[in-house]
Amino acid sequence: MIEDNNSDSETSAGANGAIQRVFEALSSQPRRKILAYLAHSSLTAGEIAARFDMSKPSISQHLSILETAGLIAKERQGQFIHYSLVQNNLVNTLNGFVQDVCPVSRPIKRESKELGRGGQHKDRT
Amino acid sequence: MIEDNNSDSETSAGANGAIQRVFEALSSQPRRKILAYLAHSSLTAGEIAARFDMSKPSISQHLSILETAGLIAKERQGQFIHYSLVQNNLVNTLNGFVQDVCPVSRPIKRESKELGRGGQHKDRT
DNA sequence: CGCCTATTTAGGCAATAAGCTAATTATCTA
DNA sequence: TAGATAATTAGCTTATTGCCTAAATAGGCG
Repeated sequence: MIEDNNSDSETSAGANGAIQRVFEALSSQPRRKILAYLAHSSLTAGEIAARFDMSKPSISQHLSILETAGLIAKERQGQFIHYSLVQNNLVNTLNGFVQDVCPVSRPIKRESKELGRGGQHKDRT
Repeated sequence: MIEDNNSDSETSAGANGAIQRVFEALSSQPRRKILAYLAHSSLTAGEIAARFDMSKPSISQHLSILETAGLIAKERQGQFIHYSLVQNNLVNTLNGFVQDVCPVSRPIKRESKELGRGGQHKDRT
């Protein structure tokens, strides 16, 4: 584990842990996929698990990580637990990070334009 | 427990690997910090290493991961190797992901318009 | 209550990631 | 060419992640 003195570009030490948790949560494809599903509509843990070729406990663990990162929220309804997206956290964090890496000198809007005329991007179109 | 191939939300096999590499690269604080430094100005590997309390080989490894993810680029100048940010990839990928997970809204919304990347998203609530 | 379903917790194992030191490659300079 | 400096590659160790199965917890229902 690194003892990073200088912290991130962000400030408050508290935020660092949060940011770390968010990025770590996003580093897994199953978890990103869960987020994508939840972007659609809220789902129970079981419904989510049913969409993956993975055991329920594993999915439960992923859900836990996403929740700890503040990206999703759960609410019990009877025997079911419904999970839903917490959009602000995701967007705020990612956006905050992008702002950080692309300082004012290069507003994000400008990026879009450049992107529009297709610079070099992977095959993600 | 149903199947499920591995399609991410997007599904162009190539893009998955690229996206995975980007998110994985971003999941490390030292690497995010490197990106933040490079957002400010290009630096040599040594200059970057000097900003961390970590061995040069370790930094070199981080740089390699960032480069493989397409987030930074290197250029040799004599004995030095200068690293610089490749902004489009970062923004493109993060933005693409946000588009996928979050319906159109939030600050980033502007991007979507300009990007106008044909939607291969699933749905938008 | 007793049983069934939904979900999480516990414990274990294999694969991966992150760090280090030592050695190698590349380039400059005398 | 020899020697110095910049950076990477190799090899190793330790910590973490991700997945699984089995067991436990919580709620619903006859």
